[in-house]
Amino acid sequence: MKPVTLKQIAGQLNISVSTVSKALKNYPDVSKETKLKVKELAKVLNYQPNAFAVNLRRKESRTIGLIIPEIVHHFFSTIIKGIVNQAEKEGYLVIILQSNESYELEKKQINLLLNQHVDGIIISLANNSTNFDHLNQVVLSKKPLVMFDKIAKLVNCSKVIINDRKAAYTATQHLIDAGCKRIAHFRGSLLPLNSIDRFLGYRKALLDNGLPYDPALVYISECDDTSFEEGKMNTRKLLEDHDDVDGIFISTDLVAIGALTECNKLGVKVPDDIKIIGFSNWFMSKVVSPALSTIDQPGYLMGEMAFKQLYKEITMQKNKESYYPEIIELETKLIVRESTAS
Amino acid sequence: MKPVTLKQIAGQLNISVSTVSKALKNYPDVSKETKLKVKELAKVLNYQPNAFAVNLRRKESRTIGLIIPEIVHHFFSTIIKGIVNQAEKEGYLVIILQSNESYELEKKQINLLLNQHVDGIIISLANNSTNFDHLNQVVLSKKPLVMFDKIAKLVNCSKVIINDRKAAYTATQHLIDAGCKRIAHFRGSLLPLNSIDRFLGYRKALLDNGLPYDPALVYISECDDTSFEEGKMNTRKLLEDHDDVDGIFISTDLVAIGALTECNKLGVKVPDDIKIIGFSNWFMSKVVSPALSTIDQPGYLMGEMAFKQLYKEITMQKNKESYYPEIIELETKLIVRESTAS
DNA sequence: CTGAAAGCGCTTACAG
DNA sequence: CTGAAAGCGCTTACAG
Repeated sequence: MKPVTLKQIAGQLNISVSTVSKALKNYPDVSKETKLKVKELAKVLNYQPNAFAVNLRRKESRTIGLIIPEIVHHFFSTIIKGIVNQAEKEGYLVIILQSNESYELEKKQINLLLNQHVDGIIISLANNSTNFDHLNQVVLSKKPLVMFDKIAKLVNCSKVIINDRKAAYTATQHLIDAGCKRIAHFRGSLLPLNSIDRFLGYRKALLDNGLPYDPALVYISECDDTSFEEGKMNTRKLLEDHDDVDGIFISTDLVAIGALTECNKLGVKVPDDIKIIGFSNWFMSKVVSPALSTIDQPGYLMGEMAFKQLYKEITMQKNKESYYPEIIELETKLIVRESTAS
Repeated sequence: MKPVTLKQIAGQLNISVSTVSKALKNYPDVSKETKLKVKELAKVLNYQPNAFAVNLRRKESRTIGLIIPEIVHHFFSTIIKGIVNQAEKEGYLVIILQSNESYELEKKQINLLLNQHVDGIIISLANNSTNFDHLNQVVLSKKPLVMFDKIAKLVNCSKVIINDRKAAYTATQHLIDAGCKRIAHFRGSLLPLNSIDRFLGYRKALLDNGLPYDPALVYISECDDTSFEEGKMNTRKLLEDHDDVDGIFISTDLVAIGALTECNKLGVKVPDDIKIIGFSNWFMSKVVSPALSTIDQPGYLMGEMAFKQLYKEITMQKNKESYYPEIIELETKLIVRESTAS
């Protein structure tokens, strides 16, 4: 019942623990005979090295930590999948933690991971994280750190991102090309960098096309979680206050689907009366009616790349090579569906 | 830069490592003075106990393993969230692994978790797992194990489930009450217990209501992942082969939404020509059009309960109390929306 | 009240 | 080719 140890194997074979250890790891200075005996018995007893002890010796855990604002979220779950799959390929395990968009929790979780001695940390920031001491502390302690999607420019670590500004520009330009003249924007939370960048892309597209930028058409979400309900509410307000609007660029698909649903309910025709484009390409977007145009954000790939970068840094660190943070920018793609047909 | 150890604290204060250790843990046999000094210095140096060493000594890791068939899945991600949140409350960390519906992978992952010495394992089975030796091995080694949703009756461990048969009966009865006379069933994969149970509930409802059971109306999925595309394909086949069908009970919302989409495309009116009910209450179901009737399956609660049960068993085990596996059955709820309106 | 000692299970530099 | 020894960082029973 008790797990088998090297000591037991050594005892049964009447040899030393060190020899058993070396035999199992194919050290060249152990006789073939001994190796054979040891390996056979290890198999019979189903010997599994005690990870705690190995970790303590090697000072590595082959475990990484992942902090995500919200697990139940199509984009994030795709990323989790990418990270977990890629990690498994290299024999790494992933501890997952959810910050719930809370800075306090995020900070606590970083500390938790740090004293669990994970070999590295991957994180996407909570919306209200504006102090980054906890992350700088990770960088300072030379523990590899990779941020993705919701990043902080001021933290000196590798980042896997998309070009939010450019993607938002493309989305807005698409609305303009489809004939929209007065375009609103639901930007989600105020703080996160990608909300800001998407907003800037939207505004730039308007100006580049000679359309006026009207701040009254930009809706900021009050609560921290950008939700379906918010999309419905904002749409109702928008339609009341600005009945001349003919297009909306919404920075999350979920909110965009809320908007669609509200339009359907109020009898406002999408795309005839108003065109809507979302952001992220959640699975849902192609099954709603009318199907939602959006910007595809490569979640799985983002997860894969985040782990690959982290792994590279962990390995270089172990070999005492020096490395510099890298910014990895992934391509997005405009997905045209019914909601912006002209 | 190097993590601070007890030894360093002891060195600086000129006292022994044991005293430092005891002081930090408030052992009653250490003087107030010493405690104060030690704690102060520990704080200044930002001392964090080395988890490896603590684990090795205590033979516990305060970490559990979670194996899930597929991460990108609304129901499962809700469960992950429930488990992770509940675990955090008790100071436990969760290692997440995805079996990808593969028995081979699942087996490997169990072994991985076992020699990581997690304190317990929570698992939902891969569809093609029919051999349960790897799980029985966990039970035999007295490592707490909890299964949820996709379980194996033959494994002697605690389980958190819903009553699939009853829920399927309710769904089918609802179609009958809405006037359906000839009801098809998309049952998903052949093997998993919940597919079987849902099928049995469907059949029983028909028979109890004096409707004939026609095996030709039951569609089994060929591939292992029950998908949107499958819903579309099956629906096309069904409409060609059986144009008298007026209701479908589909064992997953995702497939049901595929069916809805295909009906919309083919001009078949839901709910007028044909009524559709799904299973699981994915978020998507309320935003498609027509909104999908379904059975609500309490994912978050299921995750919470799974962890709570595991935690109970871990604790009892530690205290050398004996415990017996429990079956925890959670309530489901019929959600009536437009797709079955009469 | 304090500390020396043993030990958790492993790895590895060193001696023989 | 083999093994004794030291050590990773901690905890705890025991002696003083």
